Amino acid sequence: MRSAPTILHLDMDAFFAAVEQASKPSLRGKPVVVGGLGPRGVVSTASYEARVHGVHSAMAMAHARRLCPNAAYLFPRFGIYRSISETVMALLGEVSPLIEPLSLDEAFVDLEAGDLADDPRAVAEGLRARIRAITGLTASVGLAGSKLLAKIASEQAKPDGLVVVQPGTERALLDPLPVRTLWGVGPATAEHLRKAGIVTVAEIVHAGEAELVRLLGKAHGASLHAMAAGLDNRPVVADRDVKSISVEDTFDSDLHDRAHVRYEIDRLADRCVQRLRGAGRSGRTVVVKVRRYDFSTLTRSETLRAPTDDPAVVRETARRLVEAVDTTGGVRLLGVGVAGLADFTQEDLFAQHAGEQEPGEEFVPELPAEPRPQPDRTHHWLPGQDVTHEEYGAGWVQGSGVGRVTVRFEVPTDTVPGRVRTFAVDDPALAHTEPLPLVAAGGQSPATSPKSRSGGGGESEPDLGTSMP
DNA sequence: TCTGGGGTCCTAGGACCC
DNA sequence: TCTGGGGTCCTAGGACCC
Repeated sequence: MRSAPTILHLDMDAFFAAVEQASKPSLRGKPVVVGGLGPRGVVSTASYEARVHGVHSAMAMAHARRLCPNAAYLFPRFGIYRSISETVMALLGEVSPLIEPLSLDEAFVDLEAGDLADDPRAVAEGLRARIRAITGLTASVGLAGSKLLAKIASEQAKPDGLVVVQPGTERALLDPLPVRTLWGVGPATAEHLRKAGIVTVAEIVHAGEAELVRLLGKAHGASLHAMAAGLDNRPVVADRDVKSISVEDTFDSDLHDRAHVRYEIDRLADRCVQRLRGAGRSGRTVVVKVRRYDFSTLTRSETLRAPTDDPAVVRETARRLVEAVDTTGGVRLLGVGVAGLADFTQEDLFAQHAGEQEPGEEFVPELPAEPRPQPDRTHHWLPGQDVTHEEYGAGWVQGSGVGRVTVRFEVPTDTVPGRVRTFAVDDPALAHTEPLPLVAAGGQSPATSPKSRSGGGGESEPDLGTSMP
């Protein structure tokens, strides 16, 4: 716990939804919900206008539609979120070299690692202004002497605010808060504590460490008591090492056929290996995840003698693991992951093996004879997608169905909503395109690069909109 | 028309080794 | 003939976070 509020936590306000509103003038001031659009989708982010109706993250999309039927329901455009995130993280990097991203829209910054720690409030206001000018989006910031308090402060600052926790005021801030506010207290722990008569942070402190350990176990109990007491010396850590890489899919309807399960496992294994190789890593433990029709979820893992990034090895291991799982009744979700990551890649160890695929060679999973996987026709035009029309220019898909697709023609820099037109889904004049920058270039950096070509080089300057049509 | 996808960390039991 | 004790690895599950 520091004596000065030099740990900064920044959180973009309703990030995905805010990006959509910035991209689509007709949605500004309107309820927007970003999330999975299939029958089993959940909400990723709801705009503040949608939250008024009770819509929130992690809620079933179907539930959200009932609560707020007039919202725009959009699929997530991770490419543009990632690219704006890189811009924001680069702005944080101008303030201090020590930044710890927690997700696309959130990060800690240790101001003491930079040379601007004298006036944290001014730094924070400067950052918020810079982010708004360059991305067109608002961020909330918390400043405190610890990670815990900085994060609580940014939460209290939302939306579009700044809260500084002055030294000496920590107890007054923490005491009345519900235990759920603390990092690491979810529904299960909160219920556990409630049964013991502990509802607020003050009551955790009062109960004492021994009681917390008795209730929650050694590690969890001790750390929770320390947090509640305001004792948090966790450092800001840049460049955390990735420990596992995994992919998973929830199916629109349960899988019943073993051949179909195998087919999906093969595809997942290949996607997983692609990501593994993209990161320049290999892994020793292959993990398969199965969620059954009744939502019961299990994992099976196998640790190999040496790390691999060979798709054939991961596929075969994953197949073997899933083979041993009882899937009668149906499979809702399948996942394939790799853990125990090492730094080398395929070429180093395995390329010499006979009968092996060349790295990068296309693998085509074997189709099960019956039933075939569903073709993805309904997903050709997804609500929110960027499109361009030969005559009308740039726009986005508002909806599609019964052979028609509805497009609103507007771009981020418009100040009034654009016009809507409807086309046949196979209209040759209509094509997918890349997102446009959120903020007018005007000789300055736009909100974001229209294409994230750099593929993860977070240190680069924002692209100057060179791919604008 | 309940319940995504990508992660992290912790616990606990058994195997195995010294 | 009454089976210690500790350390590490592996596996499975669960809680939690965004």
